[in-house]
Amino acid sequence: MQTRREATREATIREIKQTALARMRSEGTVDVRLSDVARDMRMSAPGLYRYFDGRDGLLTALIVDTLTDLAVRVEKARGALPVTDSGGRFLAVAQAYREWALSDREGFTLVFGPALAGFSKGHQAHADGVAEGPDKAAALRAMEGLRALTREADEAGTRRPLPLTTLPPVLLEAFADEVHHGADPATELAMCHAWASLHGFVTLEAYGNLDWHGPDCREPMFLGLVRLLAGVMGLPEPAGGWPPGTPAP
Amino acid sequence: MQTRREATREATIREIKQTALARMRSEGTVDVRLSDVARDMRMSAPGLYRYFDGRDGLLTALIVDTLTDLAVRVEKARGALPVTDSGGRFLAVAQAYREWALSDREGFTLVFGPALAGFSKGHQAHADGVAEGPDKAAALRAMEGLRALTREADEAGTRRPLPLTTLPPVLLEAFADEVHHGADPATELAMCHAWASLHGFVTLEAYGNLDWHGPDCREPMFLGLVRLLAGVMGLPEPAGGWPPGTPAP
DNA sequence: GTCGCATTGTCAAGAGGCTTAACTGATGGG
DNA sequence: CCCATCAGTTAAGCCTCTTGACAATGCGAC
Repeated sequence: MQTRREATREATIREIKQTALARMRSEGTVDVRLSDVARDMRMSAPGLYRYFDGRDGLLTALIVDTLTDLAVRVEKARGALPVTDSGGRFLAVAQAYREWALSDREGFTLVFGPALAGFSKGHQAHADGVAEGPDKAAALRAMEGLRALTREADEAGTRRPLPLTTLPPVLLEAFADEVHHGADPATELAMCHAWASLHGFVTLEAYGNLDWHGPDCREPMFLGLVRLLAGVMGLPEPAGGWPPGTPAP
Repeated sequence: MQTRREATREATIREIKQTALARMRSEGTVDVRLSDVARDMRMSAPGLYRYFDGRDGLLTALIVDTLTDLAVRVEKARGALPVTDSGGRFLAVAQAYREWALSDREGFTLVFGPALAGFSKGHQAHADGVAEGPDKAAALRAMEGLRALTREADEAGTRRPLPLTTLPPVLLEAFADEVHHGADPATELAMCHAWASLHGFVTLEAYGNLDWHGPDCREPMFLGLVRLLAGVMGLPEPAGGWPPGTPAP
């Protein structure tokens, strides 16, 4: 049983985070001022220090939240389809990732943008779930999702084995270490390519770099990429077929 | 003929930019303090205002420089090979982009990172060559490079026509407008995919998200992606063949 | 019912950054 | 040789984040 104090405290923490996110959204930047957040809550800035370890602490908490949200979305998307439908699962995961990025640009920027620039001065986002910077954590999670996907597909026998391509020795060696449970080198390479491609597309789209085509184009373009990548990874067509309007490779 | 004053002024401007870049490199962050740059030059901070419009002005100048560098590199890479070698040109452009990103992470972050977060408060990097934010300019430039590539390849008759894939009407419409000089819709789509994939790979690599494989892996992995994409775009094998160690798709 | 104490919040103040204003010294062109 | 222009400095203002001292609140125990 949680005491009344703890309850109100948690509510306040939620309110602070919500307020910060709202400000980011309205100002279109992640660079939010602690004093502004405080004023929005009719509070003084030092008061926030009762709840977060300063500005960096607040931002870190937001990053962790966003990352958790991503993990939940991807997990849910993958779990919603049967293991045998590996093509469908890949599509679902890709869509979940894209929708996460588009659903709030600020969260996406928080995770991928500032980790790069160092979001203020100290930048120690080494909190729960954030290993060596938030982007790294997100990256690991995403890649792990792909690994699980192909592994399960292989176990279920629903993946066409990749044609034996000639890999240079350095890759054969690197992909043979203990990290890669059972995936053959060609698959590992294909996953990296798929992952990079999806990430690149979503990044460009999230920051408006695909805007010259109408807004209705981006979804079919994305689907076309997913379909292309599914082929590269040896995944079968989704059980429900590709969504209407998916370009064929 | 430029007067002596102008010469020393330009030298100072160069020195300021160099100093700022050096600090970024040594501190591993783009968030550099104006006062530190000044101190490194044995100068007081306000003195810098004779040369740049404050901190944002300095950062903007650095972004423009970096962007120019990118353009030059890509241009040079493409121009170094004959028009007929469209596969080789694609490889060269892709490698130039990657090398640019890896050659200084700070510049890359400057262009792609802060545009996202708003690099301080005002963030008006709308200077020469920076259209609606540096990332947009970089994006346009990169995409334009791909367009030129396929256009020239088509004119030279060195590109295998893309298999007629079924595109949804919305894409057919969107890719038919005046922006796309002569590229068929399937090609346009393939270029977007290629561009997104390259950008994604380079981004992941530049920020260390491909580090779990040894450092010697990343080049062949990249080459494999380029080769894959060349196939998707209907480009022929480079005249000199793929570099040794390039995985076949 | 009331006391004690943890919690929450405010105010005041310091530190450190950017930026402007006023001022001084140097320099190079005429 | 002169003086207008430029380069650079100091002083000061402003705005943040952050800390510390202090007040008020209210929960829970006695």
